[in-house]
Amino acid sequence: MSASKRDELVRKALKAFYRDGFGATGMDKLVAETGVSKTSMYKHFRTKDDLILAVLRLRDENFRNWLTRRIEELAKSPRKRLLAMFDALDEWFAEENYRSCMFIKASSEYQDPKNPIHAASAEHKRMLTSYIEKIATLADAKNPALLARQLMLLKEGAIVTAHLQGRTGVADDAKQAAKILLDHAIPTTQSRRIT
Amino acid sequence: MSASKRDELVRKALKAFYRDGFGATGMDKLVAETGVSKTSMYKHFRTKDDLILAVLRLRDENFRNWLTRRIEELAKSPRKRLLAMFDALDEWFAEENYRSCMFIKASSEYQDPKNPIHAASAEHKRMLTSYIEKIATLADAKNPALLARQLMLLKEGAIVTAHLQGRTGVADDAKQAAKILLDHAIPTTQSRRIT
DNA sequence: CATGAGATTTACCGATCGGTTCATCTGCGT
DNA sequence: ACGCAGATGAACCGATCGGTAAATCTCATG
Repeated sequence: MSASKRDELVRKALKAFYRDGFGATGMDKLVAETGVSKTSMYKHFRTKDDLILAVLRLRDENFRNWLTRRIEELAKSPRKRLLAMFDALDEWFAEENYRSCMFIKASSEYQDPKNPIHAASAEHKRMLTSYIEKIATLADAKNPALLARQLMLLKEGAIVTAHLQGRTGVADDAKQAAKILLDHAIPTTQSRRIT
Repeated sequence: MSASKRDELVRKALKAFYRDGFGATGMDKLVAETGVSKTSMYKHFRTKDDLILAVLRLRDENFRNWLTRRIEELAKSPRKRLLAMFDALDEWFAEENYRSCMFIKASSEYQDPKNPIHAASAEHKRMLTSYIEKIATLADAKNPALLARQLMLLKEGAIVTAHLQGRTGVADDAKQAAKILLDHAIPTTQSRRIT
């Protein structure tokens, strides 16, 4: 019970933090929103930062599970999967309450790289990059690590642009760019030849 | 005097906000850091948000001036200038106190698109994109608007990644990707032919 | 039913938040 | 020297911040 209660608190805190930001969401608001008392909250989490770290762990798990699942549903070949990432992003951006990436926002509010919250955010990005690199390797990219980093640049750029400009089609801009990068990074199999 | 005093306040506030973030920098800290009294501060700026907007206006001016100047110093042809943007970014990322993009951070803390702070940040990005599009047009890109948006995606991605991962070489990853995009978007003149 | 351990509630802590009130100080025209 | 306006300083406002102490409730076991 205690564990699942904790999980429920983390889930609700995730919602609130994602919606309103970390600094702007006080413990009192969290307590009011979860129904639990402040003392109970502080029995589960020693400090607010501890709660935030737990939230980021859940977000990391949720997001990476979702993205990998969606990528693998949308396409089968490694090459197509690299592109499918941007279709998945497009679905995410279209969500009613899309509010950018929780880890980018966390690193904006906790800027010191030594801060555990910042470090956890960096680790999330590292794990995602490593996943993309694995696919890039399967796709026979000449330099899978470089390709993965570049696709990630497009992804991060699309994430902040979709939030800042609100414009639709951001993911598609990124996807078209990714296609061009792929054609160059992968000794082409069936990909259309240039000019 | 009054105007330059105001400017000095904005300059010092910019430093503090960039270093510590908007929410984490209270008016008391600002007052202590600028030496001015709280009453004077609130005579120049009706609210904290007004001060932040003034800071963002200054930042927009400073940053766009710096970037365009640096781009035009580093390269002469439009095509090379599009690439030179990433060399300029590299210089920025290497600065000791580099802490990501002020506008991305502002939009992280003020998420509502209707919020003037968020809107001002979006406007900054729009103006930068328009500047890049102008160069892309001069470079005879087939679709200058699309190319500009894609280069901006690489730029935004590089900005957040440089802050989050701290890794060096981020700007170069982006530049290499940009080169490939350029080769595709511009009916090649002297650019190396593919394979 | 008594009791003791754990969880929960209530009330509170000092610090800081954005912002204001009002008394004092400064400098300038007369 | 005087009076006055505008700038300044300090003290203060209620609200909220993250976090805690102590009283109260819950409930399984003897």
